[in-house]
Amino acid sequence: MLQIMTPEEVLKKYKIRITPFRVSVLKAFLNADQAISMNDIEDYLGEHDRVTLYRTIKSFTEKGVIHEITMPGNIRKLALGSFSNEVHEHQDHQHVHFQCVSCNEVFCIDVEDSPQITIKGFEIEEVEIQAKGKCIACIKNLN
Amino acid sequence: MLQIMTPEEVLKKYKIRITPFRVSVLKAFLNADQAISMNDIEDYLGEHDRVTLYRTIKSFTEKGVIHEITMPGNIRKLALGSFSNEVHEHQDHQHVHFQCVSCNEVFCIDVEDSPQITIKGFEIEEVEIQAKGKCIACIKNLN
DNA sequence: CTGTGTGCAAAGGGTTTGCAAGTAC
DNA sequence: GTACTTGCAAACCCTTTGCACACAG
Repeated sequence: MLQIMTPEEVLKKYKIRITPFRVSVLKAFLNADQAISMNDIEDYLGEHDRVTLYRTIKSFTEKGVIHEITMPGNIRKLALGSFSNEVHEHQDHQHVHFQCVSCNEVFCIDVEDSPQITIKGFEIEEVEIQAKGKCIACIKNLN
Repeated sequence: MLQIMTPEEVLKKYKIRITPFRVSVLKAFLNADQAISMNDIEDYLGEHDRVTLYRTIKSFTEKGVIHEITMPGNIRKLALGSFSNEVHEHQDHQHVHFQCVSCNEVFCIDVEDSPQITIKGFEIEEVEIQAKGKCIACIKNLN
């Protein structure tokens, strides 16, 4: 749903001032169909001021435009959508971060009707699943 | 099982040379019953050389004495045990990293007989679960 | 004795802060 | 016009590298 919106519409939706810099950063996210890294954004932007980028990412994260993904191995990625909005109290949906071991891309996948996870003695409020394996594209290419 | 071993025994088990520095670092882990941060270790050590600590952590991680945990919000923790050894191919066990929203401690929990997770089109090889909620101690204290 | 570990100095890289000028609304 | 945003310089902090000395086995 976010994918078919323009950068300006997204910024308006989240009540963030529309500036050329923010539009460019948002385009980097809208152009990608998977999570992207800080480096990906910097490559996409070309010549730019890093400080402004850090502040932009911070405000996007705070406003819920994007969310941060940390995968094992200190891998930090960013993706459209607010993590906390997508995770529901009763775990009826689950937010999965899937990293392809072949192309290394990270995908955000919402899994419905997924099994509940319980741990004795602990009250679980939020669950995030990190999975590794092969993505659709790589499975096809390897065959 | 690691918890009742001495630092020296652990180092011997993993074929790592026993030095006073490594013994101290290992004590920091053996004293804690949850994952600890780099800062926790530094506080525990008192006056020390950071470079040596970084190298010690690196070698502990490579040898499987400890494993690294990255939680959302750029939180990096370390805990005893090798992650890859504990995750099994068929997801019969699952390694859960649980962060308490009250005390912020991170616990490593092995959940047995946990439900399998499947995603259409993706081949899942490894699963790690990050959960947030309240830990046993904090549930008791809040009542 | 030999290979490994340690500690110091210095470099490297990512991220944050302060501030003046520019811009959205 | 006002408050927010940007861009530059500089500071900060974590982490790595290089090297000489010390030490475990």
